[in-house]
Amino acid sequence: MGRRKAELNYSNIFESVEFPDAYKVSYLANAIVFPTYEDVRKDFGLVRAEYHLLLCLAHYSELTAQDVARITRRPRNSISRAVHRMLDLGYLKRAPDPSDARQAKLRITKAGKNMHKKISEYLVAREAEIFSVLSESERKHFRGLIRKLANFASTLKR
Amino acid sequence: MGRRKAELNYSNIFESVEFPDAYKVSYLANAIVFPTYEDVRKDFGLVRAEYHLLLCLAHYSELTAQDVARITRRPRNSISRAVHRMLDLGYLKRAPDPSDARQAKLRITKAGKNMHKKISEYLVAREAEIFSVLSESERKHFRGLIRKLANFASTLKR
DNA sequence: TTAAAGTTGTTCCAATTGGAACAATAAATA
DNA sequence: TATTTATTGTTCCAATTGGAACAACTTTAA
Repeated sequence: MGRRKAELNYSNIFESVEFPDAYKVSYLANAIVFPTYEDVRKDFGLVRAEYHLLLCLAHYSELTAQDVARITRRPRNSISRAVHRMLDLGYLKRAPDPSDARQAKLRITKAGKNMHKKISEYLVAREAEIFSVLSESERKHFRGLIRKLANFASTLKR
Repeated sequence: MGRRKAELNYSNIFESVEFPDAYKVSYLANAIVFPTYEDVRKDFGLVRAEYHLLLCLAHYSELTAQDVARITRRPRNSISRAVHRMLDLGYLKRAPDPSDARQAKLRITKAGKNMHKKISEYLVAREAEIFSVLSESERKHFRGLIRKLANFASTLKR
């Protein structure tokens, strides 16, 4: 019988780490959130800030770049870069704001909406997969709790 | 009376996004997890992979670089780089594994333990701050749910 | 009215990052 | 045994990233 090298199962430190809840949130981010951004980049050709633009402008009809930076908590220069690329790709339109020459109003185009729809479908499916491990009632509870946490996080200064 | 420009409150898309739970996990990661890594870098001079090494080796007395990559789901080359820097800083020791010449066993040093202690104290405080928005009972619930999710995530192929 | 302070979008730059490929070694298979 | 396949740690490289500084403009304060 083939002798196999003793294999210790170092799988995680979920239960021993000093800040188990925060660690698991971080772990989920590393295990799921980031790979998902990577999937979007590979499959749809958009980096995070570019996708965030679509997402925000699919839900608010008109925003400035700064608005998007605030909503998503991303740095302004990343959004700025993304705006140019999205304009080139035809996913966004931009019009100067007559009442404030510093800023410009962004809108999503038809092509942008289509792209957003495709990406959203992928992300909705991914969400369903991840949360399938929770029962209906657990998921409902989780929804309330994560909402509280996210709302609190959104009040933190940047 | 000073007339102020109408200010729309575009604060977030928590309730309108198509995948609200996943979005909020992602948002928490952006709002809290990543800034925290950034704080650790600024205050303690260690980047993410370097800190992950300390964290893992504070909880397992001996690991290979590959073990750490698996536990944290980080790419091997990032860990490899981090190992060298941590050896230079005197936070880790490394010894070849006699039974497998490909790999080396890593251990944390006394200095590494001290550094880990300092960083952990900071992160424990940060966790307390973030979760202070939940009641004791809510937090207990959240702990169970995030544990399920993290355990599930740890089974996903990489 | 003028000066100071703040805001927006942008460019530049340095640092971090992870994929790909590689050499050395070990394990599995024929 | 000999050959193929897998694993470990590493280097190289190209891309993404965000901080800092800046010009243009607006708002606030003097």
